[in-house]
Amino acid sequence: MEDVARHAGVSRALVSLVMNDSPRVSEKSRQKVLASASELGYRPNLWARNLASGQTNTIGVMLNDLHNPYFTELAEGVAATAAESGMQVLITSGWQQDSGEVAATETLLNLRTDGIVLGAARFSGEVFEDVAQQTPTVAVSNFDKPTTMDTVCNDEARGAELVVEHLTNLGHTRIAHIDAGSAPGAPQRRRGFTQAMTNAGLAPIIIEGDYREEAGRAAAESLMSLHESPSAIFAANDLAASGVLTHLRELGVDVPGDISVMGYDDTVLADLGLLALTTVHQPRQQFGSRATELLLERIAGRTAAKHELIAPRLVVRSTTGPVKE
Amino acid sequence: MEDVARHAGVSRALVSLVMNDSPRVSEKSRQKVLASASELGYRPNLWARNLASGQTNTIGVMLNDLHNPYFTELAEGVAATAAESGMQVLITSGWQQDSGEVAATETLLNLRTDGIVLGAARFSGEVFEDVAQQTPTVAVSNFDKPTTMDTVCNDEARGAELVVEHLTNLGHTRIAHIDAGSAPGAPQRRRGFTQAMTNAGLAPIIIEGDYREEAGRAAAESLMSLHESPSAIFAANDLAASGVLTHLRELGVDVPGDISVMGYDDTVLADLGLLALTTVHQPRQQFGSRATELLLERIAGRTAAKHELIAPRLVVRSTTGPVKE
DNA sequence: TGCAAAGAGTAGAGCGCTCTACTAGGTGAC
DNA sequence: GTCACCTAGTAGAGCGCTCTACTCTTTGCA
Repeated sequence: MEDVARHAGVSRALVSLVMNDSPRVSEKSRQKVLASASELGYRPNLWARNLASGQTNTIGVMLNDLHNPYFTELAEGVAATAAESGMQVLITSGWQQDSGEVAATETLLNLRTDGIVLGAARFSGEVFEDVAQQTPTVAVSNFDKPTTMDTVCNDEARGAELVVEHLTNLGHTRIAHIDAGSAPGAPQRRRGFTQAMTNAGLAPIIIEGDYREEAGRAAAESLMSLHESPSAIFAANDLAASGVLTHLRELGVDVPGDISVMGYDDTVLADLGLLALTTVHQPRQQFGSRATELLLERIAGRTAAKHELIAPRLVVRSTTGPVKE
Repeated sequence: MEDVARHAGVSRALVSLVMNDSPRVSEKSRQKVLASASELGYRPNLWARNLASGQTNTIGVMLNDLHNPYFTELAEGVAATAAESGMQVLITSGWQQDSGEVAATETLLNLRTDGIVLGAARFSGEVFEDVAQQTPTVAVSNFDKPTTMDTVCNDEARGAELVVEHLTNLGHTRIAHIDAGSAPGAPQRRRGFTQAMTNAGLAPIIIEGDYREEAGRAAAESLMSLHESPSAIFAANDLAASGVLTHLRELGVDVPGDISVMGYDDTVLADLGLLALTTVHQPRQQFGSRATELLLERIAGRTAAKHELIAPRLVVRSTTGPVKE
């Protein structure tokens, strides 16, 4: 910077002003400085700039798992909205481990980003409460306990309701749900399902499983060997639904002629020609952009916590149909 | 930091030493400082630390697209290897746009990370040469032109060779390849295929397409309406292969009884029960970890460029079989 | 013509840390 | 007892920038 100033024959302060697009510089000296800067290959050192200015213009995003499209689309939403406000986005990942999540969040904290969007798998511990104490924080996740940080999450109950509505409209009454235990989002999905079924005057059938394909396959196997097998299966997620479809296919059961199958999440799998899965779409990007909006409000000074539910949407493809007579 | 020093009754310098695990502090004062630090909720400011020390202990990773598992697994490999050397990883993404890639790289450069791993889609421009001039840089990508930065990339030619070997061993001679034009990796794949076919004394059949499912479907349609349709199809990637399978399924063609299908990449799709695609696995994590090793060497002072090819691996599932008599 | 206000630029302190050079107090060998 | 040497700790400059407060022109208007 010193060099640029000298080369352009101005003060360091003026270089700083130019670099920050201040309106207080004349066009002439702006050009002069810019010319010198590019000639010398100068680029402002962000560390120094942020240190001096006390703010970083950066939002940190901590994601549990980069493999999971849920998280990456979330990040995409954050990036899009952040860009509108001229903010940078820095991503760290916990690589699927709880300890990794904490370490990744720690890094963000040390970096003093203006705010943090938390895309964590679980929020069981109190770790993240601490984080929220130290910097503006928004979590995108399902919470069971109240928290002081802002939260954005999918309305799982509504999602399960959409499933039940769709299926009952097609005449189904014996509807089974493959449950993913205590995995993120699963308890809410199960509760929503049970509630919606009960409201419709139907008996919920629930079978244990998880979010993997193999679990879907196993669950389908148990379900089909039942005395009275269900006419529709609502899998824990798309991947589990894929397992269900695989098993039914092997059995020679026609989908959706004999039995209807629904997934959840609307991942890339669901849209595959061979699956063409009816599922529930989670507006993941919207989670990210809404979270960022909330974060920006926090950064601007809001202190009261906000909690928002985002409504999911039904996506009908080819695995659901009228109940077989 | 000031506060911690005062609270512990020592100098700021000592606090700094403690925070950096210097051996030059006595156990007693280490404890004292640590106690004060945690009592006051002190955490070192990374920006200041990096500014003062002139190094960041951080590797920047620029990824073209976070949705693509190729890139995220790459990042995972980087993170794992970086962690072994006690380095942090910061990720930025170009969100699938060329301009985004440049901006994201720019951010990393301004951040003065110790080195940069480039997971860019294309390296057509000279932009990245500039980057390599300014900081240690390793690119994970297929290059057509020589470059001064280190590179790690998949041995696409070998991959295509694996495909041809596998198929010819099964007796196939009429093998078609769906080509993805100038998309990343595609030209190398096509060349490798043509070469391997020629070496085997066979005539390569090539049909235009791209990396999307729809392209695979369309290509399969053309291929099947050919006077003499191929007995095996080598799709541009797994997604295109899925399109092929979908079309063949609709046609009632048996796979692999009537025709064999191969994908490329070994993404999560390939392992799905309904696809069970024979494909070529790219060791994406290994790309990342090898790239990081090269980067570490560069940071340590190596100046001569290294270019490495990583060998892919055949993964046989259920879409390939002996040629039909 | 005189004076306030606006415009363009500068000096220099300070952001929170690290790092070099230094000091003070032991320790041990001769 | 003296000197060299080690250990534990400190002072203070400096990293590359921003930002406040200030100066010096120029302009506008009564």
